[in-house]
Amino acid sequence: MKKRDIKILLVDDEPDILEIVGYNLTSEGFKIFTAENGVKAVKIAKKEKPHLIILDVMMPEMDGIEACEQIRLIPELKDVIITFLTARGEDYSQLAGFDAGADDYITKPIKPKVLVSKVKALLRRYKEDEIQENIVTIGNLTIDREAYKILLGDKEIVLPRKEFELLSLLTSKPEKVFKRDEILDKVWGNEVIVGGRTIDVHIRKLREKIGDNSFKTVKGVGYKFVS
Amino acid sequence: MKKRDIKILLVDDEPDILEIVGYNLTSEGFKIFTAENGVKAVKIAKKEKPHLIILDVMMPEMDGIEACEQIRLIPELKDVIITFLTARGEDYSQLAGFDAGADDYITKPIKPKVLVSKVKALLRRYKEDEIQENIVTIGNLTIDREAYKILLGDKEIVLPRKEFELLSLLTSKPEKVFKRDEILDKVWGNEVIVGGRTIDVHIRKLREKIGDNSFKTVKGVGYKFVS
DNA sequence: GTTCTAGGTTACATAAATGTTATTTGTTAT
DNA sequence: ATAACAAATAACATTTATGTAACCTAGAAC
Repeated sequence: MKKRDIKILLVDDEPDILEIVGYNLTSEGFKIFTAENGVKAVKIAKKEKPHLIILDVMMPEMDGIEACEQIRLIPELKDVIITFLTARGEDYSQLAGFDAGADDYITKPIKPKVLVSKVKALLRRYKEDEIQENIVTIGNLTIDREAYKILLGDKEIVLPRKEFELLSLLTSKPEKVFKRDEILDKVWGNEVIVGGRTIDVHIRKLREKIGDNSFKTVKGVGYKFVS
Repeated sequence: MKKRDIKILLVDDEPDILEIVGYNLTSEGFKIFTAENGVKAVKIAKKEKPHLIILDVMMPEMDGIEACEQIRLIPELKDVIITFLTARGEDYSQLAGFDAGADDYITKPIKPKVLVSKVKALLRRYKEDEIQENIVTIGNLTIDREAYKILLGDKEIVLPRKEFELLSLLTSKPEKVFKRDEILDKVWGNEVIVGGRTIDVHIRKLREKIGDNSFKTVKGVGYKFVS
């Protein structure tokens, strides 16, 4: 999953916090939603189904703990990661929070860098829970996404990152034609604008290394991998 | 470890609880065993060696606390995670329970979502602990995590803490590429922000001491250990 | 056939990532 | 307080990946 597809719901009654945290996470490429209180948070969570919710404990209307409990009751959101924002030393809330189904805590005052790396760590854990096929074999080609290694027959091939990702994408669904747009989106990410010949050049390099006939051009559309 | 390989033993004298909790955990993909009393629980635990045991405190025949004590006496089960089911507010049992060797509590009435996420959290801890195989050997390299000692061939090498932890992480899954983020998170902890060259420098020192070709750089991704 | 278009190819410039060393700062034991 | 070691950083070197320009080719459309 691409970063920009990851939705984070940020809930705090202080606009300052929303802004600064929101800014930091947005510039990391995450999609951010905000709410000023628990009631709105539950509403937005239900609608947007975020992957991660950052909840301030102390809020008017409905506090973070109650919001957390309500969110956990929504079936589609039972797997969402919820982390609280809490003032350092509020021990009471930690206990109550874990009962309510929180996964982690972030203590105020917030240091943006710490926050960002914590968010990343939480999302990594989430990713690990997804069952991912880490090793794929097609014909005599084996792709080990975890070791970033390619085996062609019994020969190991080392590919630079973009080439690896491109190959990885194409082989994720052999025979499927990937449109140029789709390739750009998944390998480069939409925000990155690259020239019109970039994909071709990378395909070329893969053809050199893996074999010419594994990559078929579908003119006017895109490329596909065939075994 | 795959989810469906994780065994959970559920012990309660109320069939309703067994059913509802069992249903929720099964649909999460866990393998569930049930018992209606402490005696049977000990028997099944001995036989199946579950990873997690959820024990009702109040039961006929043998109560949860006694069952817990007995289970802790079985050598193969000394590391199993045990969590009690207890009515909210039964303070007495909490104390007695921790004495008996419980890891956590779940309070009745049970909210399925809370239970499931708590179970996941407990198993996550378990998973993390499981990585701690205390003595690992890869090729001619032996790592004793408990003694913080390394043997390269028959020569003992003493490594400073960070270097040791980094080596320890990389060797915990040879061939796997550890991303920089992941390394920072696991070796430094995500609260600590260190400069961009820190990892490299430590890798460098390891290369000096352990051997250059054991540590492979995967540009744009991270590092991996190969034997 | 000519033109047009999408894609192929190559060599090269540049940006990004990593490597390296010296130096500073922090920690611990004596 | 000092020595001895550990850890982090800064500054710079080196390596590699990546994107681009410029040109080429094949085939479709006219």
